[in-house]
Amino acid sequence: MQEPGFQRARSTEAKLLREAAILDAARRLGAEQGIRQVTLTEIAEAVGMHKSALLRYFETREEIFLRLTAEGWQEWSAALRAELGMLTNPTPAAVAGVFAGTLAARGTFCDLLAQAPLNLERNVSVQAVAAFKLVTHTELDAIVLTVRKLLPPLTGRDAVDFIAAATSLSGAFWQMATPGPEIAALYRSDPRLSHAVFDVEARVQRLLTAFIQGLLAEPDR
Amino acid sequence: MQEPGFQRARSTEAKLLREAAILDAARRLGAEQGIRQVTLTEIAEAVGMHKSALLRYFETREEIFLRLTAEGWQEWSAALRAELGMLTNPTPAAVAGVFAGTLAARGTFCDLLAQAPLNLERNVSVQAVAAFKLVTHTELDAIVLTVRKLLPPLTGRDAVDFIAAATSLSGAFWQMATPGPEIAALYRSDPRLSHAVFDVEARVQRLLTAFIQGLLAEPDR
DNA sequence: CACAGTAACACAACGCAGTTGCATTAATAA
DNA sequence: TTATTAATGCAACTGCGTTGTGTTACTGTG
Repeated sequence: MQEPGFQRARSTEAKLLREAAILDAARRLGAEQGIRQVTLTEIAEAVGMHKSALLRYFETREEIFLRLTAEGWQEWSAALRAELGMLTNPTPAAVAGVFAGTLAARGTFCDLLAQAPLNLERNVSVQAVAAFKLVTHTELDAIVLTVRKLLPPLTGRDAVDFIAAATSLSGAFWQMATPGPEIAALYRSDPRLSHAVFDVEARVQRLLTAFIQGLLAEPDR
Repeated sequence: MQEPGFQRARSTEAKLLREAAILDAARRLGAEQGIRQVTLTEIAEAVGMHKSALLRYFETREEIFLRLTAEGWQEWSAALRAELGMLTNPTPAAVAGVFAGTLAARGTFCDLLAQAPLNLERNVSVQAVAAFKLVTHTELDAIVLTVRKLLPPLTGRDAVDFIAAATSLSGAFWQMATPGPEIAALYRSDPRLSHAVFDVEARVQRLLTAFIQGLLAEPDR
């Protein structure tokens, strides 16, 4: 079952590399078929080792996805803040557009976002969840800072709520807008279900724009 | 394994009653431990029959949850429209409050909402999904009508987006705000994670209020 | 009041997940 | 070359959803 060129990971660096390879394989498979459909056996096959060996790198299957989500937050946060920094005219619509655009471009991350609280944080040690939460809260704080610099009237609470809305809506809408082939055919066949297919990015941007404008127009400000 | 007073369901009405009993048991168990944790064996035990017998009433485990979600939409829609109808002064904040309040009072429905697109619509026949979609879209249309009567400036698209935001955010936030006991203890122990616990209803209401106000303030109106 | 037919049900087995204990064996260092 | 050790493979276990296949409770006919 092992490839000819396969080598055991003995040094610390080699183990980190193998860990990364496992995460990469899981991410790739998740992008193809949806995260929840990915099984340990598939990941093992892709990496070229037995599934039981994966559990020497991750305490459980869910921890793999949790780690993937944490990496997703870091990667998205960096790209988001970079794009926000390049805005010459940070209108509410522009800021909302960057959020919607960067999230829509990261389907697997949206998939993970939608699954994280209920599915991935179970069957994992408290330490693993703590490490995960720390990563996400660190990135959250960094994003809050960037947003408040662009739109100074917003409070910290405003920004936190805005980011929570962006991630939650993108996750939920991505789920709705990405049906399997059979369900997609159903949508196409029944005109009453026509508005079940929609452009996630445009819709999230519209919602978030309205949300920022509503916050800015609040009476207690 | 069968209770002494157990009777077989022969007539159509008796079968409908049994079906309802299965759904009730699933809903009750789901409220206790979260929907995804409920197993066929547990439901069977609660109803007093073998798990294989359940699959004569529902084609698969997921269909049970899908039916539960459809019932949830109907029940919530009715209660929501009733409460909206009693509003004497339908301000954005008041309308948003009714949405947030009625959803927050229905934890299991929020749970189901968060799971529906990705988890429950798989492993189910296309017919079952079609029936489900038809129910939800019917209720959606009814709610759109009610909302537009209260806030006439809103377009149909506005109302659809608003309802989608309300259900998505309630589902996602409910997930975040309802951790298991161990994770809850983690939140309490680490001050950096303090804002992981929050009041779903208040936060959703605030978001939705801002969203309506933003829509009403849109320039193209 | 039997009694035969029907179908609602239980039982057991199957397949396939994730997980775990133990045997192998590849890499290292003496 | 060889002893050590730990990364990996193997096979068994558990528990899920699911599926045939009997069994038995009902029903309505003689």
